[in-house]
Amino acid sequence: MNYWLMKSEPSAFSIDDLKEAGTEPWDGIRNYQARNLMRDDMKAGDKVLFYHSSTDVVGVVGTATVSCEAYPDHTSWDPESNYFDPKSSPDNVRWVMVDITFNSHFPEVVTLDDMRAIPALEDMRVIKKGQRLSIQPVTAKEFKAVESFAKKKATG
DNA sequence: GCCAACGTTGGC
DNA sequence: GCCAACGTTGGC
Repeated sequence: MNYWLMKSEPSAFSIDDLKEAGTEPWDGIRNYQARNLMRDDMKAGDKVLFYHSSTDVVGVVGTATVSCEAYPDHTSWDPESNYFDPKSSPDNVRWVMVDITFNSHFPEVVTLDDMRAIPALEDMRVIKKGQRLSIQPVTAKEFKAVESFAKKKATG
């Protein structure tokens, strides 16, 4: 099983939105590195740290599960979509997406500053400067460290 | 709103 | 295939 961190701007799609939806297609990824990770390495059952970016308190707000393998992102050939890419078509699929299923909403955000202070997370990409990739692989150890920190923070 | 990082585009 | 210009991301 693999582990991931996936970024979302809560003004566009938040952990609460995911909780309400239950399962949601992760559409609109238009970066080749992120696409390749989804296409080649993501499998149903993989675990996801759900990260809020570009907001007051940035950090991991909960967890989710990858609920199916990558499949074509149809928004890429929809001219009405914000994610339209004229170079993509049903016959020549350029972009893919996976489905994400809600798993947990942390009582308190594990903030970027929190993560910087956790020794087990010192190699995590997200705490490094200029790391903009919206889908990042994380290790099992890192995933568990974030989860257990969230639990510790909630209980005081 | 600033700006560093960095991916993409396009001229050559 | 190089590389400057440009656009986007995202923390601050």
